Amino acid sequence: MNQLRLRFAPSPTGFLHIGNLRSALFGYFLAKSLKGDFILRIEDTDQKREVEGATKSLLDILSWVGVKFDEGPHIGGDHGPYIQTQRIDIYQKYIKELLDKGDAYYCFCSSERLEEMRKKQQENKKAPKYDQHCRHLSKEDIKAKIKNGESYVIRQKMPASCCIEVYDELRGKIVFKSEDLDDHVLIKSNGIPTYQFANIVDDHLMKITHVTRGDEWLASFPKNALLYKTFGWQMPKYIHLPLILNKGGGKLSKRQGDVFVEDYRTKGYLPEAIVNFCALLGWHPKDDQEILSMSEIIDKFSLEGMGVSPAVFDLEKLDYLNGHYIRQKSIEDLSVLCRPYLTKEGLVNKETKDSDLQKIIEISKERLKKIEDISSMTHYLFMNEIIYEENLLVWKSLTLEESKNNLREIYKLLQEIEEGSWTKENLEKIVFDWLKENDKKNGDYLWPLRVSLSGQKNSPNPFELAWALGKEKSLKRIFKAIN
RNA sequence: GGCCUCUUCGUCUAACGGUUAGGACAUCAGGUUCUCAACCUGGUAACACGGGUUCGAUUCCCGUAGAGGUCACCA
Repeated sequence: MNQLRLRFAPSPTGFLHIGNLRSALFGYFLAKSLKGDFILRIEDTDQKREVEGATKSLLDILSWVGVKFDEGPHIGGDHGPYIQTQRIDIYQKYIKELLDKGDAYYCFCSSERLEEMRKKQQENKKAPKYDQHCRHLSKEDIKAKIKNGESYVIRQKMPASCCIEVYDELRGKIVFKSEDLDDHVLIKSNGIPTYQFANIVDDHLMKITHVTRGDEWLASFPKNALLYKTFGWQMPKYIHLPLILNKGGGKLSKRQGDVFVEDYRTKGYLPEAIVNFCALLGWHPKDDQEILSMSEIIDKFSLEGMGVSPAVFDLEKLDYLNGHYIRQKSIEDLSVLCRPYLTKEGLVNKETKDSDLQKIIEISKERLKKIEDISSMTHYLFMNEIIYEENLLVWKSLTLEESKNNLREIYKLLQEIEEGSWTKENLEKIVFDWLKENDKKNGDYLWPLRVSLSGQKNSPNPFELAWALGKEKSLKRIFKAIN
């Protein structure tokens, strides 16, 4: 067993959020760079928000990006169970200890009373905070109320007046005043612990040595620290990761674009790109190398390379990285990736030959930012007939008639080429040689040819198009353009 | 509003008292045997502000401003 242990502890409330992925990734980077173990724990203490199948999809997407766990609900381990609702009796034991020590207390306040209290506090421009109404109930009162069947929660007792020092690995020492802290709920009225309690108990029991979590937890850090102190447990190191922001500057939200990793997967972003991109959001390698694989990141990863300020999610950089990784892929791999998208658009079917598909992908791959783009980028290559404005055939100073004439000449030239010699390289050589011999300008012939084949203002070059279309289809298209 | 955190090109960031403030994306220009893309070369572009400390501050300290987070029987 490894000495160093880190964990990712999501709650199964839906698809994995980009921000959560970043937390998972950084935990994983740090764990593996330290040669430690990475543990998955499911924090499902909020049953109201739980979404069926969420854990499964979480596991699926995490494995898709390449995060591998050493322990977790799906593979077991020596510190299970790894699902919090299966650990309720454990929390019961520890809350009892807290109650006995006097560091936690029963609270019988109704939600109506709490609501009213907060309302008044806000009217008086005070921070909403529990008024400790139940803090000093006598033992007899408590017994009687419980016997009476009154529902209750258990709250953490904050010290009267002191400074609480916590230490974040990235920010250093942070000091809070205990009077600013709320007696928050540890055990809910249904007997299930809150995050604030279960998380600490589990991290301790699972022997977690480094906690990586989002910046949004910084505010509850002192309460967590207090819990460790009252239990007499040694605290793990805490690393609060800076938040990821929208282009506008706010917290990443659904309103301003895609926030689920799943969204990016369906659009055809590659895991390599997503991992590389997320890594650069708040971390920087010493040597300025920014194109990095998972293993290179783990190799180079260290806490010193991490920043503390929030980072804006920049889709353009993701696109760049994704394009880069697409270009790295083999044609075979790419065609497997592209086929479902083209099938969905009805451009290919089961009968479409891989060899045909691969030609088309080969001539388009360098233009792809995401796999999804393949359809809109290549639809004209699959269709039987292409429709375009006749004048598009005209190159610069040429007239329409001249352009068509040029096409006629090219048509004759191409007609001569044998099926077996119909390759990109051959076509290019034959046409260029002919242009040179006859002292013709490239653009006068190549532009009309390209448009006749594609019907597009922008496309791959005419030789690539002709090759991908095949001789028969190419000649048909040129012929149609002439007439 | 209270508390906490953060602040270098448009964006992600490097720098750890002395640099022509570096890199990447984006952008612009040129090259690349027609277009687009890709690729190559080059350019524009930043230390939030005000005080200190210091021979010297982007770097250390204190304010101000701005941004973000948090104040639930959600995580």
